[in-house]
Amino acid sequence: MQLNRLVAFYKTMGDPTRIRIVFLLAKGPLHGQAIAGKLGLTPPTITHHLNKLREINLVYQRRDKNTVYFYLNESVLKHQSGVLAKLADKEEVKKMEEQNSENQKVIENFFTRDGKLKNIPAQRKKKLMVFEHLIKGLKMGKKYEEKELNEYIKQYHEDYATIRREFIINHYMYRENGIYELNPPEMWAKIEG
Amino acid sequence: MQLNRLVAFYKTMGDPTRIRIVFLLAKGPLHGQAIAGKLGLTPPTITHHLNKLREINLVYQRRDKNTVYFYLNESVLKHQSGVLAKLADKEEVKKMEEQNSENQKVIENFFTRDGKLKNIPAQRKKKLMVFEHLIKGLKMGKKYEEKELNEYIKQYHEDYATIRREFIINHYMYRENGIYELNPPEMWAKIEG
DNA sequence: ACCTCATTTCGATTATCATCTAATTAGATA
DNA sequence: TATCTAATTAGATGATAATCGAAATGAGGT
Repeated sequence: MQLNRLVAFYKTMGDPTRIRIVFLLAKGPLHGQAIAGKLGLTPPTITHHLNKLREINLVYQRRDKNTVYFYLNESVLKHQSGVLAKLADKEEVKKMEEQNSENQKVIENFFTRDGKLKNIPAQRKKKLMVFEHLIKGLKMGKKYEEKELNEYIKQYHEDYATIRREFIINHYMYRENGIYELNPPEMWAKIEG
Repeated sequence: MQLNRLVAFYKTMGDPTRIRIVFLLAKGPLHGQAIAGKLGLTPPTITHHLNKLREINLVYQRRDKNTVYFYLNESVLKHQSGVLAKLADKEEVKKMEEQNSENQKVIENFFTRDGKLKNIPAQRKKKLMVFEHLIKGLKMGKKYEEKELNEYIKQYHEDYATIRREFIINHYMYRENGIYELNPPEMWAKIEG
């Protein structure tokens, strides 16, 4: 669970204009000037807020001729609201704690003291924990050349090709024209409790 | 649905320190210095954040000798997270829209053009809509003398005693030593769709 | 009454950010 | 190519807010 992303989500939603935009888009897509009109604000201001909303993956856009339509990404909305809601439930909190300590044990087992990966776990659950640990050093939104990504992985383990492939298979990253980028956490392979 | 409260909730949670405090309190109550210690911050900073969290009703406190223990208010957490989550669901959005327009019609029917309440609706659902409209002019967190509250209600309807009593019955407000104060919306009588 | 400890208030500092106007980009159409 | 429209960028301004050290408060215990 990435604290930064959660904070970014809440910080972004903590603005009346952006909340109103989200409410508007919940009813269906709109283009920029329509939003500006309904909210009584200027287009630059709307662009500014849509950028913020895009940063947290909450809106995406599609172009039709000259006008750009903005869409709400419902799955992100549901997922991020859910994280805090779970804290209201003692059972869920206990689960999260257990998962955290279990996680930590696995990491300690599979990494040497100076941070190298000893070997790739065979068990799926542990393997995913290891991958989630590895990608913590990658930046969201940054585009990586294949070579650059290989170098990054190599600092943990020599078999960078296998690990790089696993990143794709398990949807931690996606590739486009030989360029790699992190997916948002909602898309990652899930470690079921 | 109060936009301001929702924004205040998200704005308050959009800070790493406060999120971390909420995560800590989710595991159980803590006193101030314990929080400061765990987060590596000074007591004044913790006080500052706890004030913010109290403003949105997310924490409350209890004193034991010299030390103050802070508790998480789980129901508020669950409720506020839920509002945005509903926007991810087309069905829910439709419900909200219908409710809004229905609401507006009732208000138009029971109020004169210059804002007076014609009469108190007999039907429970409509009655609650009217009450929710009336309390919009009251400030959250403000303490009202009974006389002051009567005066406020009188600007809408002469039978202030009945309405004031209804405010209490339906948990829009509570009374303590003759002083009245608004409850948080989570406690209000619900208008079931 | 005095002393101690936890918390809160005050004031200052620094950083972030919402909004606007003016200027620029980018597509589409004529 | 010239022109229209929608969107974005740049720069400025004003407001809000996170954090800290120092001082003040307040409740117990000696």
